[in-house]
Amino acid sequence: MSARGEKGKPRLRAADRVYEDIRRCILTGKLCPGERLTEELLAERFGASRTPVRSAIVRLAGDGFVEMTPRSGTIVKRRSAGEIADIYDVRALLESAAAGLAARSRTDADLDELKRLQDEMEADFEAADIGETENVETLSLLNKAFHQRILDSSGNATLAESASRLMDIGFLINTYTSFSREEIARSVDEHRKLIDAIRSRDVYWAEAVMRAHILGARNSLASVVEAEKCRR
Amino acid sequence: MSARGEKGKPRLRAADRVYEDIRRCILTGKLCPGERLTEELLAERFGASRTPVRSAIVRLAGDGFVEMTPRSGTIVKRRSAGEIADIYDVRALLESAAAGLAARSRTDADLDELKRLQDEMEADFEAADIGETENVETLSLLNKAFHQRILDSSGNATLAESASRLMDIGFLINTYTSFSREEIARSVDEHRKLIDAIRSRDVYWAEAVMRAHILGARNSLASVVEAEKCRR
DNA sequence: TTGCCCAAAATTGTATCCAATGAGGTCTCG
DNA sequence: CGAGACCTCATTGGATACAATTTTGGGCAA
Repeated sequence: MSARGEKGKPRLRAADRVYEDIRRCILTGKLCPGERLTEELLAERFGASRTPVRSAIVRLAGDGFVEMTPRSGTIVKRRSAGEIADIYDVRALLESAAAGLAARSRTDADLDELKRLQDEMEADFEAADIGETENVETLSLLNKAFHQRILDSSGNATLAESASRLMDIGFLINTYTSFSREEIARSVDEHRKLIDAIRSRDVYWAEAVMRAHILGARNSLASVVEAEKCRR
Repeated sequence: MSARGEKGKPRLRAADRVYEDIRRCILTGKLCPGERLTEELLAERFGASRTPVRSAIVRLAGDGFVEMTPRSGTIVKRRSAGEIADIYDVRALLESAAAGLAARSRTDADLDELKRLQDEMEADFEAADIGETENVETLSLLNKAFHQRILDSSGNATLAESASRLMDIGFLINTYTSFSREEIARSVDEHRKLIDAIRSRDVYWAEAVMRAHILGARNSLASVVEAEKCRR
């Protein structure tokens, strides 16, 4: 048996590196929606040939991060405010179900991990200066890890993957910079309620809290997007 | 503006052809779960070089049809009975929501198209000899088109795409050969109920019927899978 | 016989080369 | 001065050559 995604240093493929790099650039806003991705440029930028870059682009297109039009080129996918709202609606549907399942079948380890992530988030939030991109990024990552852990605790891998995919698309990290400290505080508080519900195995409460959490985020984001419109 | 998936004969790419071909082979059972896909073999089989084949494989991996392990190879993804049940659970969640939305906001054109598909299905079902793979395939395709149309009528493209992805994975066409004439009749009947609900704009009825329809299919399929176990 | 090790063959991953096509600029004509 | 056609060029798509790694088969020893 060989290494399969473990940390056993299986010498990462260039295609994987490039995939991660481009993805990161999109998530952090270094590549903006509508911006064109030329294979040769990316190849040069990331120190690889066009072959792994192409592979990465195909994967990113499958993930919904970019849009390939057959013989024309690839751009970072634009998303309207409506589309983003739709994504959050589906997330609410999937993640509230997952929260309910997690409340039903969680283990102690699940709960401990959620608490750990929550503590870390709170610590970072207290210390953080919102507006510093660094902090925003770690906060965003912790938030994603928290949600992901609940998904994984649901015991339905398909549910987890479907929701995770949407989470990735919606989580443009730089978006977070536009959230007020107040909104983030509310989010952190809702996470605490979520942990309560899951600890006490209250299925319907967990579902309700998660739904409210995500739909609340949707509305905050909607106003942010509306305010920013499309810059650059 | 250029052609993008329209019928304008934009000279399909080899990568797309190969993608469709492999996908079809998996769906129809010509490629079995666990079977290894070697690039050179596929290239020879479909009359292309390894480049478009690789591209197709990467896409298929993103879709969840195959599993690539980094320097080892690619196999058609195996799915346990539990995983298939999970997929159907998520489908029930997403598609019942979609059916509700469709009931709320359907147009007359949506309804006509659903009726048309339903008529075609019924005609095919009456005439068909279940067991003939040809008929099973067209029936399966019509079924998929029916569900897809409801998803599209929901007005939430993300919801439609998420559910569609799962539908594709679950719809191994050859699976249908194992369904009894009785079970298919039930399915057709449920479709009619669904049309009724959507026509009368009864949101909750549409949701309930869709949920029952999909969970019923899940249970039928579960017993089939259990019976077959893994052959070959 | 069983287990291990090494070598060769098969297969994946990457780079580069060539062909084809769409995009953009320019020139001409109205 | 503007619009349209044509031409050039940048970029994508595909093929092939090469490198690296994994698998597999055989041989050897316990």
